[in-house]
Amino acid sequence: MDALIRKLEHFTQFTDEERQALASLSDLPVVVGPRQDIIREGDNPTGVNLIVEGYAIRYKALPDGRRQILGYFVSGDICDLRVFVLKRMDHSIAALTPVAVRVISEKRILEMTDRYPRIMRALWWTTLVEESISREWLLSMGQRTAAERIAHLFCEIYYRARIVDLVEGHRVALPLRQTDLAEMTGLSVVHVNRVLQDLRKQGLITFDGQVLTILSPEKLEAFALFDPLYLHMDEGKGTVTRTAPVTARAG
Amino acid sequence: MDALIRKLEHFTQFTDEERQALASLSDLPVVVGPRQDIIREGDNPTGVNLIVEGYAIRYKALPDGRRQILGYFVSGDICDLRVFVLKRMDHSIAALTPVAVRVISEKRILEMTDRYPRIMRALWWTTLVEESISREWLLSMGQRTAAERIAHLFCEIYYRARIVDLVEGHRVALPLRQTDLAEMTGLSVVHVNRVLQDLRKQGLITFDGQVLTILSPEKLEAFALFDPLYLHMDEGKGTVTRTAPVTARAG
DNA sequence: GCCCGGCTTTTACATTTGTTAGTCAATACT
DNA sequence: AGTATTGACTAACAAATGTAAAAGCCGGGC
Repeated sequence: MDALIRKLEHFTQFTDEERQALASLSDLPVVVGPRQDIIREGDNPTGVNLIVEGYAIRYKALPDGRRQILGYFVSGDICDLRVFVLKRMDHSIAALTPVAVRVISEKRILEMTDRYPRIMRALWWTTLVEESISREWLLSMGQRTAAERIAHLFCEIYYRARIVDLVEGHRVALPLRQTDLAEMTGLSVVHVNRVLQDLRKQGLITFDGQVLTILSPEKLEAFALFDPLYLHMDEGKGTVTRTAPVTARAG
Repeated sequence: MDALIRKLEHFTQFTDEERQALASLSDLPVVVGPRQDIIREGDNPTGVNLIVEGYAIRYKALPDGRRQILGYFVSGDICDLRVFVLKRMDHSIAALTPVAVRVISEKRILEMTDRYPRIMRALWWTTLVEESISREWLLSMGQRTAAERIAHLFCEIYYRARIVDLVEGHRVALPLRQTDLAEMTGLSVVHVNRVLQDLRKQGLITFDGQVLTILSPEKLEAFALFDPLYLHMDEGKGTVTRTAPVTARAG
């Protein structure tokens, strides 16, 4: 719960009562094994899932098996607030690493948001940020080269993990395989491997399948054309700061 | 206004009063010249834009000029309901063709949605559909080949235009240049040109920069691996039907 | 300590897609 | 009519990325 509150407080300031209300949502977390579906396309889930620990993903597949990861969740992220309006899921959600989730019923959410409009606004904010992220991914897929794309993803992970205190020094726990990165970026595993070696050779990162180390945030961000604006982190109060200034390259 | 109501009624059934309320939103439409920005990244717009006529786009650019179109709007689409929560636009909106828009103030929207919860729900639905579309685009960019991607886009245009009665026979007015298609699909113009020729040669479509003709919806959809589920059109009442059955290809 | 299986890495090669630059037809401008 | 402009199309070539298959690595069970 902590992570959720910490995240929301990047957007707004809660009263103790509100914080209490959020904290009281805690049901027992359920543990989901790695690579297991949490919600599947076509389902009609009755509640939302709050990620307490681990990495979960949103993905979509083509009938012939090609699969694309559309986004990921870290602790403090809520999976599907939208469920209340649309009937059928048009995509799936799965655990990437072992994941602990809390299921929160629709009723519970509605009660809380009715009572605390500020919480409703904050939750709404998180879904809008998520949309913004998915727009940035679209930009990445369409315009960034493979290397820029992966570098950009790493920058994003770094920032998002920082919000919920998952970064130590410049290191983030990131227990992913290269095929996962491939599915996130729309590349082949082989090419992901090439790019990773390249990024390592350039002294930008270190990644061993467990821990991602950003050797030079400034350089990595410049390389990836990364601008954290799309994460909308400084909208409520200005906490997280930019690692390096953006230098526009051309008109 | 007609188009908006027609679209929303794919999701819900309105009372006359509600229809009235929606219709009464009509301010004078403003005409925006082709390729002109309507809202620019960084702006903080005070209202939402309802597209009355023409095609508008949502786009995002990299500092070095590379540009990606993230989605498009046809008549009846509302641009930015989300504006009420996020402060700064993280992307821009522009007219692609000449466009007629109605600006609706935040106040007006709030009054209406307060009074008519069903309208609020319906508007919410449209933004969720938009999100769903952008997820499908992500899938396209990551997994579909250039030809599938363009074919899929054409299918989507065909369906979305049908909802608001913009299709005659199998023909849709689509006054786009090949560079526009390139920016929508993340391809170079040259390659778009190659792919178009290929699709024509296969007898799937006809496109002359003004009118898109789908020669065989079934074949085109099969080729594009198109499944209209993501458009969530049949959720309220089952009006729009599938052109052809989906045949899964593999496990 | 050894074998197995899941990942990563490498290699060689195929394919797709991008680049640059030029032609052509239609249209708009003067 | 003559000229500029714009967008479609071609061509030749370059670069990015994918494919298939094999080799190496490493930790876990036995």
